[in-house]
Amino acid sequence: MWDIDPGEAPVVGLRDRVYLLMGRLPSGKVTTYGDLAALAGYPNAARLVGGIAHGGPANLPWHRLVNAKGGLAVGFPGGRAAQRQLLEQDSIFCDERWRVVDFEERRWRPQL
DNA sequence: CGAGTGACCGCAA
DNA sequence: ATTGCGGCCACTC
Repeated sequence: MWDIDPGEAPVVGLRDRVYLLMGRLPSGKVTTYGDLAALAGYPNAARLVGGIAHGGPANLPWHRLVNAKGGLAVGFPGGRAAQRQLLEQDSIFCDERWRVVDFEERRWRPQL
């Protein structure tokens, strides 16, 4: 399916890859902007993922995207509270500091 | 075609 | 531990 060869020049936009990755993100798991960017082949394009998410299709679980510290996105529409609510629907909870509980364990590891 | 912007990241005080 | 600043690639005006 998604033959992404690291080292090979990007054939499609980072955007398409992020969409594919998000589509394979299982419920109950979370991932970071940096990881998605790195998986797409751009370790420093974490910021792009944010912009892509903002204009991306709503059918994808963008609320499962968190920053590298495991915290909720500040610029999320409706604020972190809204994202927290959505995460709870996926059996994902966060503490008072807006950090995902057991973040490292819930972190989605795309290896396949 | 050039410049600005963005749901971030990592490092330096 | 927290705060501040530059940089990254893609998209829009």
